[in-house]
Amino acid sequence: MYRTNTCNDLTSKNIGDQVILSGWVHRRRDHGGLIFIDLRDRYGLTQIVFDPKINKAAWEIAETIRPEYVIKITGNVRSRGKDAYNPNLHTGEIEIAVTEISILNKSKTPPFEIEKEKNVNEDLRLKYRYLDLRKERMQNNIIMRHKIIKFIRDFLSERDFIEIETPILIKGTPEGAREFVVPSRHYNGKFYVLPQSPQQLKQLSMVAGFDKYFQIARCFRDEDQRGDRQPEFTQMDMELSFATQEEIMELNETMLTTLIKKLYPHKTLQPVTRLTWQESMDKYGVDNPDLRFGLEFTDLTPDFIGSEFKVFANAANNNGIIRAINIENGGSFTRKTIDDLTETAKIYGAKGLAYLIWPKGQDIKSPLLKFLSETELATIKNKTGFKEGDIVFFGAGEFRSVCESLGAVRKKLGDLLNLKDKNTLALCWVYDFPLYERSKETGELTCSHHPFTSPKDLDILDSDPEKALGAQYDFVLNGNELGGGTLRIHDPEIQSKIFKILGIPEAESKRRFGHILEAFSYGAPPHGGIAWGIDRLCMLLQDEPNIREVIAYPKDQKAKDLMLGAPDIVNDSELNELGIQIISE
RNA sequence: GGGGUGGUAGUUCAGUUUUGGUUAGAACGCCUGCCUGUCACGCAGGAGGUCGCGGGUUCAAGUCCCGUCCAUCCCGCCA
Repeated sequence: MYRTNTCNDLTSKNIGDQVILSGWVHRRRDHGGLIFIDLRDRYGLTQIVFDPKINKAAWEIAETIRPEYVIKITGNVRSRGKDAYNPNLHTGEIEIAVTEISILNKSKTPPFEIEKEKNVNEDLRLKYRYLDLRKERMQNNIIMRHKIIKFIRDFLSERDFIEIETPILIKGTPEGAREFVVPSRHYNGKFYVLPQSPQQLKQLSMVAGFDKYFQIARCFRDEDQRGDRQPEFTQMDMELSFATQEEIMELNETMLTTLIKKLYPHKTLQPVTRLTWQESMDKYGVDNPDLRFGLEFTDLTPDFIGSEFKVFANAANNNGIIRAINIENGGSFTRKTIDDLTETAKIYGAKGLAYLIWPKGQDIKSPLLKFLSETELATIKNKTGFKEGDIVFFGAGEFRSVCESLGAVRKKLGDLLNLKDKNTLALCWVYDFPLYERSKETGELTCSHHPFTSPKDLDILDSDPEKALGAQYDFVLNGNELGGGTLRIHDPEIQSKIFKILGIPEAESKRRFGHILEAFSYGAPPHGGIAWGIDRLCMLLQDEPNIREVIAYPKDQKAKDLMLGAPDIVNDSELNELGIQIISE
């Protein structure tokens, strides 16, 4: 028998019991006479004591023990004595007086210290992930991730959803993200691809009559990495038939808020808000606003039509926009802070960042003050609330670039002013997205989501496609897109029309999506769904800076698995079978 | 693909500009010894370095110059 209890079980109730514990040596404190060891397993720590008077042989073995050794001990639970309680441990009132010990396995000195929460180079952590995962923080992340996923499975199962596993080897849809490709041995020169999401398969499941589907699904995208991106990641994928947008939003909102209340009761959950895409862009410049803080934009476009100030007048007269953001008490901003914010605006394509600063007890200072008329200044004060002690920033120009740059400035201000409270969760829906957008490079119409999104404005689809809205809804948590969903097109005729507007020839749409179009001709029910990024959700709830911290075995920033050494070469005979020749390395 | 920052002991970092100059430091970890109430135990001692790599300037390079590799953050990309 290896253990009668875990290292987090025993309390003063167990005093006098004889117990067996197994675990890792967390720390050893050798007092010459007495030796204390903190024994660790995933449940917690228990202090064990070696006393030469109790068992000289065991005490001698304890002298040779090093961190991360795996040991099994037998001993008696006893009180530490009131003065020696450790209130930080669940087992802090007791200790085990060891009568027997056996070393189950030795350990080399680890490449980094397991018991310290200090930053270690991530490459090293990933190479020795099995050691990294021994850390309390990582164990907690992985356990909480399990609880989150279990909650979702239970919640949806109780509501008649069924989980359907969809295949990993599928057919490519050459649009969207770059796909991972898997060569076929039976059909040389042909390839499977790994799914970017189960999108098509879940829609086909609706045609099959499984009206409430979900899946904790692995998805694959061969794009460059980011803090919140991995080549493979996990989605909570959901699809419903005969459900309205309102019903889908309601269900998801309930699921997430209930999850948070149950698993993260210490967090403050703000009331869930809803914004149309247009509202969100107008107020925050982004479609994933962080609503933990205000700093909303003010629209000044109509006030500068025909103004003397050319930069603003040009924007106002040429279909552009002028937005302002006033920061109360921002009058104390330093030159450097303003420069940093200007840099931020520039990254997103702004030429600069205009501002008026009004330090307490001084006059308004600004390079653009001399261009503004009395009336215009008064309007700015009136509309934005700009007053003594404040600073107001402006963005003027084309809609998209003003939104992007000023939106980034607002986000940065949230950091600078410490407005992003980790324990506050602000959930919101952003809906009524434009169905299409113009590509920046080619000027062509592209889908803002995917070509199966149901249009809301059928009548203006042909005449003014850029104004047409789609039944798309994004779920946003603290400024991160947590999930996105749409109602789908279930009418093959409307679907063909969409392909036509996108300029996809019939032959091509047939090759790419023929199977879906055919399926829809056999009685597809109205349906829609949503997918959440599980990794991102875990990251946000666990207050982690990136999703690698909540994934047990992640790839590094260059999509390598440093622990296993993947990707790797395969031998020539395998390549031959696949009909593949390596041209360059 | 573009830009910023970084690479010094097992680990995390200082030292690199203003000023190139003796034997490259600290903390933690590791090893040895002492220590019977610690819990980040304590005390004493010790080992441990191709200063990412290659080239150059110089009497002299961790420090200056060029190249290169790697890491990291941001942009592009991510229907």
